[in-house]
Amino acid sequence: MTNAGTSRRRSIGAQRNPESQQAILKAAEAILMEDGLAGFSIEAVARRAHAGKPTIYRWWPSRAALLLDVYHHQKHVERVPDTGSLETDIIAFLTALFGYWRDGNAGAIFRSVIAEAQTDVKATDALRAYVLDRFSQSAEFVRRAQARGEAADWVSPELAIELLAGFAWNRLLTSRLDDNPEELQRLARQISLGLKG
Amino acid sequence: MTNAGTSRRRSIGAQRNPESQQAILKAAEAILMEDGLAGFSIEAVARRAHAGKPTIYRWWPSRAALLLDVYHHQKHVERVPDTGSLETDIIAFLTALFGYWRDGNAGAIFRSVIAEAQTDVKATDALRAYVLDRFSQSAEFVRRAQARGEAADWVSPELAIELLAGFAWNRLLTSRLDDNPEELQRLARQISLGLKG
Amino acid sequence: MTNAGTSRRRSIGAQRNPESQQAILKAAEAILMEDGLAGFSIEAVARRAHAGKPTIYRWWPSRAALLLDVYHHQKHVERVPDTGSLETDIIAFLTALFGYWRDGNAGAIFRSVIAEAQTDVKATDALRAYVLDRFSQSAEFVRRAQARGEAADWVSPELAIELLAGFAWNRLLTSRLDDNPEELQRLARQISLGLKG
Amino acid sequence: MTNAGTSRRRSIGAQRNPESQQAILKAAEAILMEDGLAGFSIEAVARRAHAGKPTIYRWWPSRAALLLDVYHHQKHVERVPDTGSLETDIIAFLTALFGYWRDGNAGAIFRSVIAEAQTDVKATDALRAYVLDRFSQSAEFVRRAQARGEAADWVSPELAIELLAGFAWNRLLTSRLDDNPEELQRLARQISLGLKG
DNA sequence: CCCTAACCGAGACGGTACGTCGGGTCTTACA
DNA sequence: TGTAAGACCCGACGTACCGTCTCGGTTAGGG
Repeated sequence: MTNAGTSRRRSIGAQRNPESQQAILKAAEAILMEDGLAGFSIEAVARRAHAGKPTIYRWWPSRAALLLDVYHHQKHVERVPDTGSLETDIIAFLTALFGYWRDGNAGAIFRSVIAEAQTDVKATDALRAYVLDRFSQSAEFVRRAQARGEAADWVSPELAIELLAGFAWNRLLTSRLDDNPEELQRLARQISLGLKG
Repeated sequence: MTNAGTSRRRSIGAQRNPESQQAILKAAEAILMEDGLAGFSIEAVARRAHAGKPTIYRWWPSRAALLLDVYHHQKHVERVPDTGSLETDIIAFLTALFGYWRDGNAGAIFRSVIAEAQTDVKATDALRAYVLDRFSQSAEFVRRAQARGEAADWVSPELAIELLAGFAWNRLLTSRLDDNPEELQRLARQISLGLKG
Repeated sequence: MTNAGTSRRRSIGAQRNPESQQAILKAAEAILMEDGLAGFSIEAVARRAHAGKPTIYRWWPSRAALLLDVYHHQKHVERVPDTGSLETDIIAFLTALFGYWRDGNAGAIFRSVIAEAQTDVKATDALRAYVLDRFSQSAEFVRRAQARGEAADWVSPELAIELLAGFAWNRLLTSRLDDNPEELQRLARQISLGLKG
Repeated sequence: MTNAGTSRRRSIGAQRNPESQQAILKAAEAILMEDGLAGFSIEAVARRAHAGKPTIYRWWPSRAALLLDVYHHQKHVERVPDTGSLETDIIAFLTALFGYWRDGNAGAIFRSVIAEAQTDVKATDALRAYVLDRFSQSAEFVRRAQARGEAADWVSPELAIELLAGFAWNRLLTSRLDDNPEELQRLARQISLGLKG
């Protein structure tokens, strides 16, 4: 970034200019933070990044693609807690996820990605692939609980995670991310012990 | 609907014309079914309903409002199963919900409502209010289980429903509504007995 | 023009707004004067007229159509001189035409129309129709000369005018409109007496 | 042209590659023939010629320059008839010019040059210089008529040619090049004998 | 005989304009 | 006052070219 802001970005030959790529992603993220999905247009991103629209379309075929790329460029939270106990792992998992979504831009961006996925089929596919991958990663802590003998053998770790994630998605999508430790605790207890407690 | 399609709808004086209202809702629903949220625009609805755009804006302040109204005009599924057993109630609840979303237009419409709620704050509020109401209604069958002594006193019926609903939302929003009875059964067992089984 | 410049132009119902039409034509003319054909774009006209592009496309199907309309809205010169003598009529005709093109915007606009007609077939057709009409009008003074017995019966008035107009076009299109009275006089003499004089 | 079409053209060192030059001119001409001025863009020429855009810009500073070069590379018609009689010389001159423009690509290309000259000042200058030169060359046959005593001494040969050329331009620019021998004959008679015939 | 300079094709860059679609507002003509 | 209709301004869409720039490779000619 030798001349950032001072001079125009130029072509660096018949190859992608990483400076432009970064500028576009940063601009897209900033717009998403400030104005939300409503203000997110290729036009606006190009304007803010001082990039030409064709430059964006050259590398991202659609709004959804750019959105997903922005999301993937976010710092990711650690989603595999390891507190030694299933119940506290569950609490840690949800607390971390809620915090990640609440504190930074990740929540707003992820909401946008989900919304876009309801319109754009390619975004749906990409989102599905992404979440399935995430689920199987996060399921690790449930598997560990099973290995410890803390969880029953017949439970599906992925299904358990999906339950937690679904709960979190619902809170995210209805703007109810406020942290309520008691509630999370109760939820963790319900899940680990079951309704029949 | 005396002359639907044959002659132009006109004003019926200083009051809302229910024919127009119906025509607009039907057109909106049809567009949502056929083209999804992507093709859903006030312009398109007006065109299809042979209505003027101001007529729509007069009665529905925004795209989100119309969308929600369309969703509310759908036939609703019975969400309070009563099979006599908690576990089968859970299965019945999810099976009914999945079927409702999968078989008719309700799923596509609800996806659109959720997507819209990520852009439009009023839609978010409306959606939140709607789901909280639904949750407390559906929680009835968990309360009944508690009354029967089948569920522990300390569980929160609303939280339990939220878990199930969140799971269902996730499946809906990632286009994974295919019914898998075994999976649902396992899920019901996990929830009722808990991971510690 | 009750509120020109002070407030936005609005729709006046389901009909063409003449204020918009005038604003667009004025803007188009101004751009043509200031920047020539090179700066003449629908985008620029819309910007300057504070009009939407669709408003322009609604009423003028193409750049060429707008250009021709601008030309037609120019004040027209009297092209049928009547000095009583063929030779001085010819001089008057050319002098008036040169002056018309040289002094106002008409020349620049007409050059643009001709240029556009080399690209756009509809503009070619419109231009041809226009010039044929003009030629037959202007031919009147030659016909009068024939009536007076000053011109031979076998001459074609239209062909004579075409000769004069072609000469003028050539001068216009190569930026040689500077008035040279002697030259025009000689030309008039050549045409009226013939090369064999 | 040892390997035209089979292998890529490369640099031949620090000097202009005549193969590239030829390929560009041929491509430009072909585009002008097939799509007219509307399809004529540097981009299209480069694509068709398998040339880099900078190669074109290196040698032709503007679209107009390339256009003029294409025109100059056309075979030129003989414009100095010598039938022994002024009247038939005029007919021969116009017949040859019309045929030249009508039969090959020269007409379309010259129309493009004229159009371009209405936008680009350098093209205007080049065109003016070109036509003045042409006029003085073509004026030769009128001078010969004067020498034979067939034309009056006071007539200006250049002005006479300009009259004929202007007539031809007008026909070219309004797509009216269809040959009409009778009309040309009448025109020749009018010019040689004068309107007062 | 190597080095430098200029050329070559290729294609990315920041931009402008294209012609279209939809947004939300406004007015008319009619009931 | 409500309705169908449709014009208004605005702004975004995705595409085509603009003229510039850099790249990697090539070849000729001077040192």
